[in-house]
Amino acid sequence: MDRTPEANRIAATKSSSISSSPAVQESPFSNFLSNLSPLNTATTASYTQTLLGTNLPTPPVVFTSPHINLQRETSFLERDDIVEAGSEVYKECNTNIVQIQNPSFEEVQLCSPSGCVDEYLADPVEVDSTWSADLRSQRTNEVPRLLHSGFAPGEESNTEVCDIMFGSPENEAVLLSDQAEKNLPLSSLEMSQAAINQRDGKKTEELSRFIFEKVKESDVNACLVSRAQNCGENAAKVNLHRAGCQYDEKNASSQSREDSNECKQRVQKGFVKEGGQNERGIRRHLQFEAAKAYKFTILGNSESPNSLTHDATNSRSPSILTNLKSLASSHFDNRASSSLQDVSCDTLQFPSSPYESFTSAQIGVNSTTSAPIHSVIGLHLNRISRSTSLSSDIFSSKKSIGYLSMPEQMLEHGSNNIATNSSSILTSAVSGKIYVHVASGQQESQAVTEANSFTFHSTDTMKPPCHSMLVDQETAPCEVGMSASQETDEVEELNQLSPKRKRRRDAYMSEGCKRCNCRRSKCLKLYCECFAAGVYCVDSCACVNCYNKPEFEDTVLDIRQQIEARNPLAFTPKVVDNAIDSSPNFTEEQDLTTPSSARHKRGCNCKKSKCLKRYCECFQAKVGCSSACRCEGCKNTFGVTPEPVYNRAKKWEAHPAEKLDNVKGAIACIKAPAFSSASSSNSAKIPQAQLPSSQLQPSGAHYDIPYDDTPEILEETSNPTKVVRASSPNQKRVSPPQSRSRLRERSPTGLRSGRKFILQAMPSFPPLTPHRNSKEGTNEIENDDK
DNA sequence: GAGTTTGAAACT
DNA sequence: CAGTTTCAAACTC
Repeated sequence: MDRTPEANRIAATKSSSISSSPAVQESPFSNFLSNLSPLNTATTASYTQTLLGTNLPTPPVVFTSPHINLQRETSFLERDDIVEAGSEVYKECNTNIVQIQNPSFEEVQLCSPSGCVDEYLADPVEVDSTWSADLRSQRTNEVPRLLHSGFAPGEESNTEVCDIMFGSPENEAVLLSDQAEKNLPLSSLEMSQAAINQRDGKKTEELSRFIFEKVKESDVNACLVSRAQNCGENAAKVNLHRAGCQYDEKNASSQSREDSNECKQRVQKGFVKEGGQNERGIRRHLQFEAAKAYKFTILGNSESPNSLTHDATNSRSPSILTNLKSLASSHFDNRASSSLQDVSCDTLQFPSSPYESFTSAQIGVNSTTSAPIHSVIGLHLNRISRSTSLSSDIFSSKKSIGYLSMPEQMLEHGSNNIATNSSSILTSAVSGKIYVHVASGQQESQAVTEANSFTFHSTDTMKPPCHSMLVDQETAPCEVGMSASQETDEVEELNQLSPKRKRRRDAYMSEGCKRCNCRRSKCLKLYCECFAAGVYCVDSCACVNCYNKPEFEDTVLDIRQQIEARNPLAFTPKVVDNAIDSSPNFTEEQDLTTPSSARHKRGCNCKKSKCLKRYCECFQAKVGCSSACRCEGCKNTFGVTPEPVYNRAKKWEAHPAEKLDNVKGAIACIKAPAFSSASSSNSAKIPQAQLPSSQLQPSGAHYDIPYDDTPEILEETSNPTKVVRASSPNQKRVSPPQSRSRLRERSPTGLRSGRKFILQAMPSFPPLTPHRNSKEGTNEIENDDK
């Protein structure tokens, strides 16, 4: 791998921590490893069989280690066993159940644009316990051999990663043996029992252990995949099999061999930048975010990602791995740090809508309040939310949609109205998981935005993650939800473009995703549109010395972390939908797709363009300038700055006095549930949207409140007096607060506000704000921090 | 396509 | 944290 001095420098910085496998060993994850219970081989075999086909003569060799074997199993366990077993539990402790969903979807990513995995996922079969039993026996015996069978010699990088995480192959063999001796099977049946126990509040250990184990196993799987990527055909086959791609080769199925080969190629090529353009975008995003999720989560805090980070040289370890780790860590944290009892069953109702799902997410957050809250709150929340959302779907329908992990399926279902169609809801959640896998940055943001867009623009058709690139909205390269009218406008605009611009636009359209032309930023700064959007650069980018590539995953994540440390909102979408708020009169039936309902999160600062050119981010996003803008001579045709705009988005562009009222109301509302939640989880249900926007003191001032800091609002609510502060309409932008972590830590209950809050906080993007009006309140908070 | 303008991001 | 510099997109020629 070519590496520039810059990359080497970065890698060197990390290497020290990377080499410290102790860091891993000391982590909750490693602790978990030390207490592994025997694998659920029966289940594994069953699901594997499902994956490979019921007529497979022999158990798949992919089960090279107890940790490695369950890629498929995990998926099914998530969807079926766990869901079933935990369906009851879910109502009480959805957090634990939820997040194990991730591995399976990561897997989907792995192999999948072509849907080879989808195929598999789409048709689960019953477990063959007999075969499974044989497999268990066989596997135990063959592990030492199998451990090596799938890997070509010399595969250093990822092997190292795997070794760090799980020990050398030899060690794995030993571990397997040890586990076999323990003979403490935790079958799905047992898991079910564990779930029941959990439900009954008797025991959480079994379930937690099981879940964590599954996650861990998935990690190993991911690791193997990574190895395969580096080790050539032989290893690739094994891993393809693991990834579900071998499915076609060994068993006559509905999928063609061509597809299988294609899938294989994708696996060998790292799953990235393969497949369709839209898929590419999705994949880029996924990789990116998954890794991030891991880094921010597995370590338990945002400050220590490097402690577990492997050298950039080994960065090819799939983000999947990291993501899975993240999940594992998350679960572990949940288990270790949260008391499921903390979550009121009353609030953990089975989600019947995205909002419900988000509520669950919120609860999940609550349950982990004792755990460190990542500085990148958006990521954290999003990740959890998405997981929760997905799980919610699964719980709500373990049936078909649980397997709608493919973008194609998203498209297929995207046209459904999410507000009323449970299937759509599920799709949305799934999409969020799939496309996102990642949370607070825009990668996550994008992904989440994807889901959210679908959710909030339910009447619109679910589009591929990058479809909205056509919209050419800087803030949402992959945002969806563009209404038909918007599309029409785009077409018209395109027709009016100069040939050059048309070419560029055409390039966008043909490519489906953003491209950049960075020359000096290495695509590791927000200057880079791709980087800022949370996606990797693609081949079609014209950038120079680009590091925003999967092979520099660690570097990218590192930089992202640094940037987010400076500005937690750096990777959040710049444009938010004001319609997605909880204003008193807001209803889901309202039109959520119109540009006028959106606004630029932080506002523009145009001086010469008069907000009439694409220099202006508001204009570019086709949103009106708001009080958050500090533009001069604004002539934004989508809205005008200082004066309050009483348009259809007037909920946001309210009268200054009203704004202040809204801020206070939001604060009061948030505060109430936040504090009351400690004693009554039901209070969390209080939708902020319903907060009266009337309780406030008027003042002729505008309130420039960054919108997506919902968590902060909660955290700051303890001191309402600080929150509200008048400011001039065009006051200078306020940088994100520097004390977020501190604040966050301060108010563990803050995240327990109502469902609505969750809904908006979860996405690290737009919807982070409790409600449209609360944005202002948030901003005030930030100002106050300053 | 080269050069200029612009404003966000980054830096000091 | 205000001022400056850097950067890349947008724009003009």
